[in-house]
Amino acid sequence: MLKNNEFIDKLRSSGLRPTKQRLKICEVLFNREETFHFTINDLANRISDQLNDKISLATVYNTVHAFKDKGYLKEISINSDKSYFDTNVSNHHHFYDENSNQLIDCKDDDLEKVIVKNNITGKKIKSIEVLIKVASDNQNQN
Amino acid sequence: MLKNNEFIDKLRSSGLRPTKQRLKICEVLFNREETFHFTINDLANRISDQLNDKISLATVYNTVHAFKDKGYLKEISINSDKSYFDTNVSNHHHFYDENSNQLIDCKDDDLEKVIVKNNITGKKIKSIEVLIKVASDNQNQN
DNA sequence: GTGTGTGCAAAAGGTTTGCAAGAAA
DNA sequence: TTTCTTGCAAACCTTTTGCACACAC
Repeated sequence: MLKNNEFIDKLRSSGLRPTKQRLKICEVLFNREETFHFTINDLANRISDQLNDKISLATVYNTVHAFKDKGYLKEISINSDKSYFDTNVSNHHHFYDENSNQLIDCKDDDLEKVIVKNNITGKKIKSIEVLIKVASDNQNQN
Repeated sequence: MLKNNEFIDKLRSSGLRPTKQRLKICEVLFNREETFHFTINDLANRISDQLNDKISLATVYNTVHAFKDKGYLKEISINSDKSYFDTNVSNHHHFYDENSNQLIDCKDDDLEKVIVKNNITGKKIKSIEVLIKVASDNQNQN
């Protein structure tokens, strides 16, 4: 559990002013044990629910993008409906439960290391993302 | 190169009426040697450019989704900006060139088979999608 | 003729932007 | 006081929807 001061330092050291709104968002995002997967909307709702306070959607967008740019959040592509973000910025992959629309982090030993044998000439690999879509046994394939 | 009659049969056999619009879209999508990756917008533009004819956006959306449901197209998640579709419906993965925003099919031997060692209990794996993001050597990491 | 498909425009979502007012440095 | 940040509303873009007209069967 990080304290307010640590967030302030973290923000300052990345050149972001520690405003009331950013600290609230830090609290919701980073004051937790496990990885948190969320959409901007989830986050905005959580803020108004949990903290009885509202932060303008635009500010939430700004902040989430700022945090992503600084490497505190990772964006995950699942479908084009909306953007998902992940507080776990380490290199890892995901399960996506199509029934509950939930994202679940793969643990290291859930997946054998992905090996690219031939890359595109003249290009460098920036990231490798694996998404394993799962659904209940009794669902029909889509 | 498929002929119009083949498209008509294909459509009919999937319960889709072979309308003028759907045949045009078939022509643009399936009358080619290599895989075609596109967004709905790309497709609509191509139709109005190449065929000097316009098909309502709503119809393009309807048709692409119908084709996807019938298994003639595959949808690919890259980012949440827009939906990408792929005329290659076989099981395969992708490179995504961040400089040119281009999708490139992985060939079978580009990537070692992805092996899931532990799946979520009670769930069945529906698909495994790998996206390898690449960029020019001299780009800064993002 | 009946049922589908098309086209248009309007609406709906998520996201971005412009700008004036407010807070941090 | 200067610069960055916020909040609101409007704008934007992709996608969906409603409905009258047209086409396939």
